[in-house]
Amino acid sequence: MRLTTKGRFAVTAMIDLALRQTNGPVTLAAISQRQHISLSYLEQLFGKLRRHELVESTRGPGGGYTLGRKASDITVADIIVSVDEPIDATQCGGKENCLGEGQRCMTHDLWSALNAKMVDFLDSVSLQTLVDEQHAKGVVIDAQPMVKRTISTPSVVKPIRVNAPNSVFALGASALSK
Amino acid sequence: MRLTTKGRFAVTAMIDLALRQTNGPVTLAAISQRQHISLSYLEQLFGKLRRHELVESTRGPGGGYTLGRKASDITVADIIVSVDEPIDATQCGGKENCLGEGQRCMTHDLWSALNAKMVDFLDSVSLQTLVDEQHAKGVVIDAQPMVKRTISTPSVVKPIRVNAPNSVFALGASALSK
DNA sequence: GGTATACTCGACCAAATCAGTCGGATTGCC
DNA sequence: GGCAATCCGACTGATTTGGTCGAGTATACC
Repeated sequence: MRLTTKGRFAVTAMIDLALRQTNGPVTLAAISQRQHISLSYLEQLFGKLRRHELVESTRGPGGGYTLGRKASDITVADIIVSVDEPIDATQCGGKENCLGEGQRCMTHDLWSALNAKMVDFLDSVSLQTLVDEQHAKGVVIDAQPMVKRTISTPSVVKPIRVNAPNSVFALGASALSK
Repeated sequence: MRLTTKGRFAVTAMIDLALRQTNGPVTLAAISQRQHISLSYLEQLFGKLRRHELVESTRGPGGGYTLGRKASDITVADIIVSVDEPIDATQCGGKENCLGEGQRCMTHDLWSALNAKMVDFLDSVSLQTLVDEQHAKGVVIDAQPMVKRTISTPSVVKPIRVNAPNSVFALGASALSK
C-alpha cells in the first residue's frame, strides 16, 4: 500500500486503458503517448499488472493490453498493490514484531487504524468509478478509426523508446510544496 | 504528511514524554533508554519538535523537555508534520502542477481525497488520546523517586551516545511483510 | 570558577529505495 | 523474413532514509 509514482502512473494508465479498450487491445505505445509516461516504464508496470491478472496481453501486431476483468471489479488498491510490492504503509510489522523488550509498541494500534482507513478508501474506489468520472468531466474519446487488422496506415509517429528524460507529467508528480 | 520511522519514533517519544513530564522536565537520555531510540536521533527529532513549539526545553542539569502545550492540543498530524518536512503524501502538486499538456491529470481528485482522509484521521487523534490509551492498557508509570535538584545519586548508567546499531524497536519498524 | 549535565547545531555517511533506461528475447501476423 | 508488439531482467543515477558524530552553548550546582 505504498504511494509512489509507480502507483500513480499505474492508475493513470489503467484508466486510459479502460477508456480505450472498446477498440480491442490497446498498445503501451499509445498509452505512453497519451499519458506521457515512458514506454519502458509502462512495460515494467504492465508486467506486474499482468502477473496480478489485472490485465491480459496479446502479442504481435494488432496486440496490446485489455483489462483482466470488469473495470468495476478492479479497485485502486488492487492496482497499487500490484505495482508496488505490497508493503504495509505504516509497517509496524505483523503484530508480533513491534515488541520493545516485552512491551507492545505504543503506537501499533494507531498505525494499523490509519492503514485500515487508507485501504478502506482505496478499496472503495473502483476503476469504473474513475472512468465514469472522466466521462462526466466531458473527456471525449476521439473515436479513432478502427484499424484493428488493416495495418496500412504508415505509422505516422514512432513512439518507440521515447528518450524524453522527463515528461511534463512526470515533473508535475515530483514538484511539490508545503 | 509522510509516514516514516521519523514520524513513528517522534510519536512514540512524545507519548513517553507526556506520560512522564509530571516529574518535571524529561531528558532525552531517559526517553532513549525507555523507548530504545538512539540519543542522537532523538536530538535531531526534538530539535524539530521544539522549532514547531510542540515541546519546550530546559538546559543544564535537571533540564530536559516538556510539552509545549496541553497533550489534548497536540495532534498526531502535528507531530508527523514537524519531523518530516511537510510534503504532501500523494504529491500531485499544488493543483496547478498536475497538468499534462493542457488536460488536468486524471487522478488528481483521487489522491487529494485520499490525502484528506489521512489528514482527517491523524488530526482527530490527540496525544492525550494516546496517553489515555496507554493508561487504560495498564501501563504503570513506575513512580520514580523525584530527584529534581538533589543530584547526589552517582549516575548509575551513562546512556550518553548509545552506540547500539539498531534497537529491537527499530528493527520491528522495518521488518514487515505481505 | 570549575565541572558536569543537558540541549543545540550542522556536517557527514551508508544503505535502501525510487524512477527510469537499456538490450535483447519472444511471439505472432503478414 | 520482417515488423509489431509484448516480455524480461540487469543496470544505473539520484534521492531519501535512518542515523552518527563532533563541536558547541547554556545552566546549575559545588
